[in-house]
Amino acid sequence: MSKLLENLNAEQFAAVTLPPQAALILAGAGSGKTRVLTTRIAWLLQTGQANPASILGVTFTNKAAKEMLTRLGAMLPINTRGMWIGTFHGLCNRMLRAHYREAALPQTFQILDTADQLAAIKRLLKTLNVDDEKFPPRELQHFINGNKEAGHRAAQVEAWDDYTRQRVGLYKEYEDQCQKEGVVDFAELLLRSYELLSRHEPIRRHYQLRFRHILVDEFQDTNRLQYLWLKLLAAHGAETPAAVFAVGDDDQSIYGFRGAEVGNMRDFEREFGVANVIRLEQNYRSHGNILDAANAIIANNSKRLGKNLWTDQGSGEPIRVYEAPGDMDEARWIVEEIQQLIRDGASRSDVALLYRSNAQSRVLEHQLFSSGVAYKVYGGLRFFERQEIKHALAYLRLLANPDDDTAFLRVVNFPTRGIGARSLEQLQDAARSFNTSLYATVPHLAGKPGVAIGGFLRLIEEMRRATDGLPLYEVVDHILDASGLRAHYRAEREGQERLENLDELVSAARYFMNEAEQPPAEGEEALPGDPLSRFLAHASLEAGDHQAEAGQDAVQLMTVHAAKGLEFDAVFITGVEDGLFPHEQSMNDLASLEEERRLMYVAVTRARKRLYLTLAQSRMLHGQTRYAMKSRFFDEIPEGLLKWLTPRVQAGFGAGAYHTPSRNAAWNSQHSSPDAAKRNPGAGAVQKSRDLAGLRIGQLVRHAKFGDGVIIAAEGSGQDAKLQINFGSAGVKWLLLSLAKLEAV
DNA sequence: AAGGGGGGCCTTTTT
DNA sequence: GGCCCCCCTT
Repeated sequence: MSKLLENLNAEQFAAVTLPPQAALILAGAGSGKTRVLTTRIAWLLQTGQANPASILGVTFTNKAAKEMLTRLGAMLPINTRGMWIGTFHGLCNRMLRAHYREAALPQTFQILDTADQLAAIKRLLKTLNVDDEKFPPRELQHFINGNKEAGHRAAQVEAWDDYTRQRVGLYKEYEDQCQKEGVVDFAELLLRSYELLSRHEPIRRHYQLRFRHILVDEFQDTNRLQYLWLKLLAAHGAETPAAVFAVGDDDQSIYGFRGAEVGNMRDFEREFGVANVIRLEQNYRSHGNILDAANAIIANNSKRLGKNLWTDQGSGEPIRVYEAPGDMDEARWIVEEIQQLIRDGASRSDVALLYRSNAQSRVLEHQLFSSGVAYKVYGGLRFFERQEIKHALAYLRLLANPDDDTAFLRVVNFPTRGIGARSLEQLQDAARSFNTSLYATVPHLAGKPGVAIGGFLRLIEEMRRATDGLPLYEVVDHILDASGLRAHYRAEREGQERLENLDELVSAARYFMNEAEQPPAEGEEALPGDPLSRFLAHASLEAGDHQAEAGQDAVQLMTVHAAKGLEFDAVFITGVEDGLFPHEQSMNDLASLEEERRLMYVAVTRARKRLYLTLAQSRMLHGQTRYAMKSRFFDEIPEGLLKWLTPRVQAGFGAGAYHTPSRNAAWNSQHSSPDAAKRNPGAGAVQKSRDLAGLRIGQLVRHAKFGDGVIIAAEGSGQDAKLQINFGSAGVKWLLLSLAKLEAV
């Protein structure tokens, strides 16, 4: 056991060995959070304070859950299967499958992912003849999910105005539709599980008695409902509550926009009477200058629980800043710099390009591509979200649950079998009057439309008969042919990749049965549900990696959000401009600006050795060139930590103070770059234009009243010239050059 | 039923 | 600028 605790620092040690009471671990970036969490579990088990079955480990992502299991497996020669470790949604799914009757769900209930949910809402609006201009489906989806995540059923939503009352009505209709079809969306998994526990005392007691240790990762990301769920499971307020060990970092809370409540951390501390708040502040990832910058930035936020990262690794290099005239120049410079890093011995996968919004990746990709630098973009469609996969899954869903109208409509005419919109409309009308699912309505349908659709029904029934008793992967393989999906994509010119993905789905099913789901060992509870339903749940809950081809040596491109939890030797944070980062839609109220600041904090703390902040004076955005000033976050970093690689005037001084534009020391600091001088692009001298008394578009100017701004457009020339200037918070103004006393900065 | 054209929109995203 | 969605045409 001593071996387990070896090499923990004092705070980590204290956290791991806390008595079994409510505890809050404030784990800074790179402070060994996952290690503490897993070591805690291992320690509880090894000291006999807990047995595997009494442990509940909750994470947000499947990746985190898997990592926890893997690390535990490496620490202890124990069977991890007795523990419940998984995501909130995965655990709720498991619970609902085990108690589907009490939860009032069919045994084979299906899970709607976000896209399925949106489709279901659109369909609902259509059947109810509701104007989707007045109730945009996406907005309604947001409304429904927001309410569910706050723990409110339609009946509990307070509606003060007519519009809200109408939306609540639609929420109710949506609930009914899902119930009728036997499907649940993501938020429903949580809410239904919460209601199951609160309404069925024996079930609640069972789990409360069982899970004596509840460990929660990324606690700052929990929403209200998740917090209530934990509180219920932990038997909060009872004589013998479970020990909740919550790990999180309020400074890294970047999912407020989707319902995360940082306030849960404070509530937890107060409501659970947390006696032990432990701060993990020693950072094992980044050099000192990087941490100093991160600390300085986040210090501007209010209502923090308080934390200051430190390292014993030394201060390292300054933070390099490059300001380019345009986004293309920014990308070009970054790629040249990356090539230099690679020449100096860095490997491509040690380098990350981070951006605030996905749209920024295009220019970077273009530049990387034309320079022949291998790169990999994170984001975009995942395996189980691909069109052909969703089609195949829809057939499987119909096998498992014929009442799933979403699945029915998805494939009733795909591949096309002559079932048009009109016959479907008739079917939907009939289904509404019979109050049955589409599938169940077909036999009631007399006459013409019934003929073609009847053929579809027979196809599904034939599939069901032919696959009865087959192992899962053969079921999948069979429906791919029987449905005509394979034939369809074979005939499509660009269908090759889709065919391969369909084959991959068969492999995924085989893998799922063999590896992911080993049969329970002796004495272990079996996972509830039939294999097909379990596989379909798996497909919804774990849509797969964002991009395969891992391991390849490529520069990593992703949003700052996607970078959370990752680390790289060299990090470029790009587009560090006001309006982009902080994003313009989040600059104007304190709460969202603070979330932007936390996002910057996350971005900065991804870097181990070297950090670059780059920006462009102008960039193509929404189809037009836009001009911006450097991000306000620059002002929050001590000047001494920054090294401007482009000429820059110190604010408040008229002249000079240019920083060296030369190349910096080489990656491993053995030698400096030989072509340094010739690659200095001399930013700022690029856009020569009409005579504007020495001013040019894109230039930074100072106005006595409005402060600093950027010239974004001009009309006329000479002393008649009118200039449009973006003064940031002071607004965008048209000024007459002859009147406005402008000073070039 | 499929493809083209036009209009509106535009952070961040896991489950 | 580009994507998605809708509608219109064929």
